[in-house]
Amino acid sequence: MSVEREISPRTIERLSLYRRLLLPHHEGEDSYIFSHDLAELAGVTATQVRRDFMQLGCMGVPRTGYRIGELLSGISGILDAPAGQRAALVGVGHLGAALLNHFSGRWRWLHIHAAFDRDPDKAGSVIHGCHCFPMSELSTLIRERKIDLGIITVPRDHAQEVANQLIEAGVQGLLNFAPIRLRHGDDIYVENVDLTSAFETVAYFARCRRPSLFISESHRGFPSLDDRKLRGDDVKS
Amino acid sequence: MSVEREISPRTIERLSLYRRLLLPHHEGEDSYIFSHDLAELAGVTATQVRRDFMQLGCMGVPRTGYRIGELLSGISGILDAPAGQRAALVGVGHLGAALLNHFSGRWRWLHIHAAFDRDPDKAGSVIHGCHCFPMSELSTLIRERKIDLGIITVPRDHAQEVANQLIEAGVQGLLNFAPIRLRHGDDIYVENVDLTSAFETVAYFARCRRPSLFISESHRGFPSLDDRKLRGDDVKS
DNA sequence: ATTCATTCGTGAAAGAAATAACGATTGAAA
DNA sequence: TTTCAATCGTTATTTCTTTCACGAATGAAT
Ligand SMILES: NC(=O)c1ccc[n+]([C@@H]2O[C@H](COP(=O)([O-])OP(=O)(O)OC[C@H]3O[C@@H](n4cnc5c(N)ncnc54)[C@H](O)[C@@H]3O)[C@@H](O)[C@H]2O)c1
Ligand SMILES: NC(=O)c1ccc[n+]([C@@H]2O[C@H](COP(=O)([O-])OP(=O)(O)OC[C@H]3O[C@@H](n4cnc5c(N)ncnc54)[C@H](O)[C@@H]3O)[C@@H](O)[C@H]2O)c1
Repeated sequence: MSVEREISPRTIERLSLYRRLLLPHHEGEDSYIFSHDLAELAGVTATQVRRDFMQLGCMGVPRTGYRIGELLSGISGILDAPAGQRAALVGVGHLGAALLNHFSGRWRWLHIHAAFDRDPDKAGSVIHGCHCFPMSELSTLIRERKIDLGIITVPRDHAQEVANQLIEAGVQGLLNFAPIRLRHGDDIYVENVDLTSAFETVAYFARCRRPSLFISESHRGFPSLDDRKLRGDDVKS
Repeated sequence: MSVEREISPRTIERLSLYRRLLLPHHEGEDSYIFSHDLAELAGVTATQVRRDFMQLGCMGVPRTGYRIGELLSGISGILDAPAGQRAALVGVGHLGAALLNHFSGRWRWLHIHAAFDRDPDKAGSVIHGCHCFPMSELSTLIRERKIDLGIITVPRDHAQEVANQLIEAGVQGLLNFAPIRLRHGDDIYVENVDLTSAFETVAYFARCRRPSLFISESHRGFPSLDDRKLRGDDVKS
């Protein structure tokens, strides 16, 4: 069981977004939402919302919409590992500490379980509720506590070395904030969060903004709200 | 002049990455690099590197490669505004402070010029070399100092309101870290950095990792290094 | 009951992006 | 000088993603 068909990364990102947007609307068993209303919140088209939910096997009802509770459990069925998942963060600097503050202990099913830093002042302390350990304990702890994700927030020149240690210890996925691309085998999934690219990309497109040349808000798949009709996308004319 | 043809966001992101990776290799006027060597550093195919450079008008020479200095100025010609660009960061909390530390004053042509926070303890202080101002001065300062980018690192429920203020004051691009999608007109470019989606995406694909099912490292366009032949992508057989 | 505007599901079409393929070049080795 | 394998530029192809289009379903209004 677990995962039946391959779901595209873009869809997975949107499901994560949909869940966040839906949660505040989930009031009781009988709350419903229309595809175009969620589409507006998410900055995508209603068609895309419907198509994404098709993959979940969630069916809506014309003139009623989708039952929010059903959507939420459908999404959780895809995104959340039944047994939960644990991450280790390496590099408790400015960015690492911000991430610890935000993510550690936020959800039951996915959380940052331990942090590591080579700085002896940090190792041993508790940062935002998360224990920070010395690097020497990384391998043992990751194995013992069945941590399967790594978050890399060390400086550029240490990122590959840290990635190697994490992979060696058995993690299957990496979230990399260092401004390089890591070398790794096929069996590891790496998601790069490239804040420098993001910053430079905004700068470029903001500059090139003579109206009607660049349409899309973001290539991640969230077109501008104003590009679409405000309600519904396929109304008969 | 400035921008001749529309360059896709994916390509812009890669150009930003290429530049970062090339800088340490730029030693003197006669340093060259082969498309497949840069491809390996960037985690993309050599074909893609060549195609990206085609758009810059940078030509390589068979058996010699691309002149690195030429690539760097070609990329800067695209990415950097001749007059420079200034950003304002709003929300000097955990994440905002980390970004200030990292970006403020890092480059000549693109930097965080001012920060804003509604907390009176923060407004007035200097954080990582960047002045923090009260919200009341946002509009004036953005206009006076010709700031054209906004970085949003306030809590979810304040993000839209802050975006409105920034747009009202005249910024053309937003880098949004809040976990929602902002409403805005066509003339504003918004790049969403969705760390929650990134985290949940890694978790999902790490879990689904029974080898040979999921191939690509990242849908952002950086396939696994091991998917490709180690040297060259189109060697004659 | 009948009508009807809305909303859904989904096959087909379009669009975007990445990869493969291959002739053309070119520096170096014989 | 000739040969040759490496590398380039570019077109064609493939793959992936989004949008269009429209029949079917359905709740509400009459
Ligand atoms: N802070 C940002 O906004 C930002 C933006 C873009 C990219 N990044 C990248 O994120 C990473 C972290 O940035 P930061 O600002 O938090 O840096 P930082 O210097 O504040 O923190 C780095 C931390 O890593 C620890 N460390 C260094 N080498 C280590 C090793 N080998 N093993 C374990 N721990 C080690 C240090 O002790 C420190 O605590 C860097 O790669 C940076 O390029 C950060
Ligand atoms: N820290 C992370 O790792 C992380 C991860 C994912 C998403 N985010 C998002 O990034 C944003 C910031 O996160 P954080 O952890 O830095 O939060 P934080 O609470 O540490 O900082 C928020 C800052 O914004 C200021 N602020 C609040 N309302 C404001 C307003 N109306 N105008 C101006 N300033 C205001 C506060 O004074 C505070 O300094 C949030 O939207 C959060 O959801 C953060």
